[in-house]
Amino acid sequence: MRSPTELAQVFRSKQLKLTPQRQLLFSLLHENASHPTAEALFEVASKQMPGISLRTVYQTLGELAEMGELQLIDFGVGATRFDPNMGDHHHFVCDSCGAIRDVDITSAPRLRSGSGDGFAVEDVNVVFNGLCSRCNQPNKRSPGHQAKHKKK
Amino acid sequence: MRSPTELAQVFRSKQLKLTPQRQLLFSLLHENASHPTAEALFEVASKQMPGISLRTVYQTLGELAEMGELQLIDFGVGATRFDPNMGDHHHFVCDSCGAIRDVDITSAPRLRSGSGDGFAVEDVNVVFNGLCSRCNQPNKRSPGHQAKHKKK
DNA sequence: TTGTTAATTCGCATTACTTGCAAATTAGAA
DNA sequence: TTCTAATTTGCAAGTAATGCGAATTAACAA
Ligand SMILES: [Mn+2]
Ligand SMILES: [Mn+2]
Ligand SMILES: [Zn+2]
Ligand SMILES: [Zn+2]
Repeated sequence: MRSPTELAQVFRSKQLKLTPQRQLLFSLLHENASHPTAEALFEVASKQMPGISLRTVYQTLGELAEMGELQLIDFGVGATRFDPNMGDHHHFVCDSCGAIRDVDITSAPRLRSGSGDGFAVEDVNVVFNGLCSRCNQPNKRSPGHQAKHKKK
Repeated sequence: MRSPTELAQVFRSKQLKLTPQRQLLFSLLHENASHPTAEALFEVASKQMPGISLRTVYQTLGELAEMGELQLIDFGVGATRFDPNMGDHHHFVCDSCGAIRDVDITSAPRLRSGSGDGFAVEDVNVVFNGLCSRCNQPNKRSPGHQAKHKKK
């Protein structure tokens, strides 16, 4: 995802308004490697801007995704994750604590189009499931040090 | 997934009842490569057994998955798919018509555990998105020859 | 500044999918 | 045939996300 300043340019150039809500979300997403859910972003945003609507968070995230500024990732459990890292990478998901880490494409075999089966492959998504280093310690396994679902 | 007959053995040996509903679902799932949703199975099952409950379909599918007889696959769009093919394979999803095809692991680079990053990788899921051979024909593209969502 | 207006936000209803629960039913054993 | 624990069923409820209309507001012009 581009920087908040660059995004501001883009938005202006498309007669999209630079609302405080959008600016806040730009800054919260910038360089954010936590792969947050909409809800998670909403929680954080609400602290800086009480009254911001969850609907607006969804709205803005959807717009940014449509603009190619961030990707939506569905790991099949819980809510969709949002990732401002548009580089070619995959993901590791800890099944115990829910932590998500980037897996650089260079550390994984490169999967490309042309299966030769008539498919036109346009996207490849690789998800590694397992236990993160923290949860893999047999003794002090901590299945709750990251929230997997909504608590409330 | 094992054959209906073998499953019958397993169920008996665990004091699980061999109900007509279960037997029907066993047969509908056996050798089924369509990666159906619970709803889709329910539709088909209802023809042979009017009155069968969608709840029972979900219930039985969940049991079989827990027993390791089939896998649940969530492609991030629409409902969960069920796959009796427990072999090591991945999936191709047509973004136009929703068709799902198996991708044999031998035709894709083998991804294995031991990322060296402290992760204990226990499962790898690769999803190829794109256009199937049918939808890839520029002229007669048919975005609806397979149901992607519930119609009704 | 003030006014104008199209874009945006907000809140609520609604949808899609799935699970919880309890009453009614039934497979399998005795 | 009788008994009972397992199962099925229908419905309520939950989660995640979206549709929609009324209220608000950023951006631009006067
Ligand atoms: Mn990422
Ligand atoms: Mn498959
Ligand atoms: Zn972990
Ligand atoms: Zn297709």
